[in-house]
Amino acid sequence: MKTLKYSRQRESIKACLMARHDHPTADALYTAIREEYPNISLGTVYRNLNLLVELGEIQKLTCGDGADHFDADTSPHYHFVCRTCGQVKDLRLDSMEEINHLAQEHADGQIESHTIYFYGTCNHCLKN
Amino acid sequence: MKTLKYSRQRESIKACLMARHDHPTADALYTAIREEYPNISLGTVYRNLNLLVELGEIQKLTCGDGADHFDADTSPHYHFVCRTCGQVKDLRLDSMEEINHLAQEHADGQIESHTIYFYGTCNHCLKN
DNA sequence: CTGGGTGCAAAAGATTTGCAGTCCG
DNA sequence: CGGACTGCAAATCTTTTGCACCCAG
Repeated sequence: MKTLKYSRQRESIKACLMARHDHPTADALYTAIREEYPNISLGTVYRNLNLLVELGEIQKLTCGDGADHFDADTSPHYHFVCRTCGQVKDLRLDSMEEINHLAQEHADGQIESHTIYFYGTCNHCLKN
Repeated sequence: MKTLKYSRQRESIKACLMARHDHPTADALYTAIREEYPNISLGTVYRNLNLLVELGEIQKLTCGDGADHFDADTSPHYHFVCRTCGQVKDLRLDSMEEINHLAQEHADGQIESHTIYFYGTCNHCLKN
C-alpha cells in the first residue's frame, strides 16, 4: 500500500469540509477554498475528495441532482433533499442497520451497506 | 398543460424498458432500440425517458455509478447494486412507508418520498 | 533523491439543447 | 395547419487524466 504524504491542499479541503454542514459539491468547495489558496485547481479538489472517500474520512452523496455532494460527517445518518432549492440536510434516525438483514433475506447477493435519501420540500421553501 | 402526441419512438422505448428487468442506462436502451429503429437518436431516448419519468410511468435510478438507470416498474420496491459487476437488481421488501413518518419527526421540511439503495456483491460475483 | 502531490489544460462521459425537417391530431 | 416530436450535432456539465514541475520524507 502506498504511503500518503502531507499536502496543505488536502488538509485545507478536509478542514473546509468539516467546517460546513451544507454538504457542498466539489465545485462549491473549490470556490470556497480558492479564497485561502487562489491557485488550487479543481482537479486537485476532486483527487483529494476521492482519496478522502477511499480512506473513509468523508463520504460522497449521490442524491441525483447532477453533481455529487460531500459530507465530512461519517457517523450513521441519512439525508433529506429539498426538491425546490436543492439543499441537502442531515437527518439523524435511530440505527437502521437492521434493514440490511431484512433486505438480505430477499437479496441475490451479500449486502454490505445501504443508503437512504428522503425527498420533499424544506421548511424554508414551504414558506415561499 | 401541453398535450402529448403519439410517437412510435416513445412507445418503443417504453415497451423495450418494460420487457427487460435489468434497469438499463439510457445508452444501453439506445443500443437495444436501434435494432428495431436504426435511426433513433440518443437525444430522443433521453427526451422520452425524462418525459416518462415526469409522467410517472417509469422511474430513474441514480445509484452512483456514473450513469442513471431506468426502471419501468413503479411499484414500491428497492434496489441492490453489485459493487463488483455493477448490476442493479430489484429488492422487494415489505412496505417501508413508515420510515417516512419516522424521518418526518426529525426533518426540517415536508418529506414526500424516499429512496434506498443497498450495496454489496451479487451471488454471481461471489462465486468468482 | 524519489515518489507522491499539484496546477493546468485537454479528454472523457453523460445529458441537454438548438435547429430544421417530419408527423400526429 | 400548428405544435409536438425527431435526428443530428454542438454545447454543457461534471469528473477524470496526462504531463511537467514541485515538495515532503
